[in-house]
Amino acid sequence: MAPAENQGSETATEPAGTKARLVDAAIRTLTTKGFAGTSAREIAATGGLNQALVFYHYGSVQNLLLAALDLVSARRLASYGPRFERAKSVGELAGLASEIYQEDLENGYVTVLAEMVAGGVSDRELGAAVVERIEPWIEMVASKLSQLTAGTVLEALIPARETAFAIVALYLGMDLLSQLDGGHARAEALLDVGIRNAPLADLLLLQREGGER
Amino acid sequence: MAPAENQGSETATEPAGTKARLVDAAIRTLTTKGFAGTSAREIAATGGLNQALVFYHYGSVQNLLLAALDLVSARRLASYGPRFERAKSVGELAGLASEIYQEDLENGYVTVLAEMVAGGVSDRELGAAVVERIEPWIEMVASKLSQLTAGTVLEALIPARETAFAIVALYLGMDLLSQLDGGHARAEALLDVGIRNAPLADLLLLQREGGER
DNA sequence: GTCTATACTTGGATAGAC
DNA sequence: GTCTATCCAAGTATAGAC
Repeated sequence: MAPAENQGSETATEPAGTKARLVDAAIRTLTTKGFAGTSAREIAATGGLNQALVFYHYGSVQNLLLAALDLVSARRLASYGPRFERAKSVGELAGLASEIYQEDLENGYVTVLAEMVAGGVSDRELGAAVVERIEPWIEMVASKLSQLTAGTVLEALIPARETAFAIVALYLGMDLLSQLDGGHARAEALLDVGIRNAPLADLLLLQREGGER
Repeated sequence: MAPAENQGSETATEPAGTKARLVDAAIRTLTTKGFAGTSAREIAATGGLNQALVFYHYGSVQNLLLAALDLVSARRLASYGPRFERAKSVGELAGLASEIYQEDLENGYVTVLAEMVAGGVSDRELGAAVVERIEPWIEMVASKLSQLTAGTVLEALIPARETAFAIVALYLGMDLLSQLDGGHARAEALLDVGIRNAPLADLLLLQREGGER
């Protein structure tokens, strides 16, 4: 039925292998044709491959799509993770968010996520799988938040878990709306507001609460 | 081809008329089966109607779906608009947002919007139509924001247009994520944080800028 | 592993009787 | 205005040759 997972070692290097070409084609199709337009036939056409290969290698279209989402997540994490971990202020984070948004736009990263969320909303089964893949991002933001606010006056004001959820929701909603109207000007304007106001937040973070040290 | 718009007067009263029953069935199908599961046949089954009626009355499924979104928007506006207009503080608005969210959950209002956004993301044509219907809500929030911040220190900090976009994006993203994982606990927790922090925002709004009056 | 061919299903949409 | 019947397109998925 399914092939033995992976014959060679697909290491970190991008190219090669039909399996890899399929995910790649899936990502490109998702960004150009949208979730509804991403059928096995369409993916195959995008990658110059045969439609039947989708089922041979992944069993179903949904599976391939999830594999595509996983790859995108991995790439994003590899590319942004370290920078994100290093960031020590809201200012840095706001700048990073803006950079990430630009990069995401160019690579179609968020587009893939947005399309999968869209697909997941209209299909319970897929939705559950998608949410599992978003969870880690919320965790990541939450831990950065509690690290930043620890011991400051903002600690009680902006609880890490809830705020992290809000930030991810905002990022996603922003991207979805941008995709709907085709333009990203509004999202960019919003990110600029964030950058302008970040120093203020950093000022608040300097206000340590009485006690400790 | 299409019937002469509307034979009787469908006033504000909910019931009756095949056309009305179709939109109603469409809304219910959207909330129970998701966008992908909302086909002409499925809608017809939900409403105990004949599938062909969808095309006779609305020309296409997409059209019916947009009519459903319009009805939901109108209902939301009628029900929340006045309360929203009256609100004079962030505290009131936060409370209202929370109430609205609850009401939306019970009536499936946001669900319809979320499903349509999901559908719109994966289909450019539909997307444009959906965005048109979201625009007024952004406007509404923006005008309330500038009314609230006028003359205060927050006026420059939180520009109305960008912030309104952010708020709508957040609300949408929050709902989409909630729908993905089936639970709404996180969204509710977030709304509570908003309510707890609103008084602080209202305090800031009391800080008037020098000059005027 | 990859191709062609094809079975099967679902959904949009229309024709034409009532 | 509503129903039955039906056409057609597109999609998933599989069988079987290469």
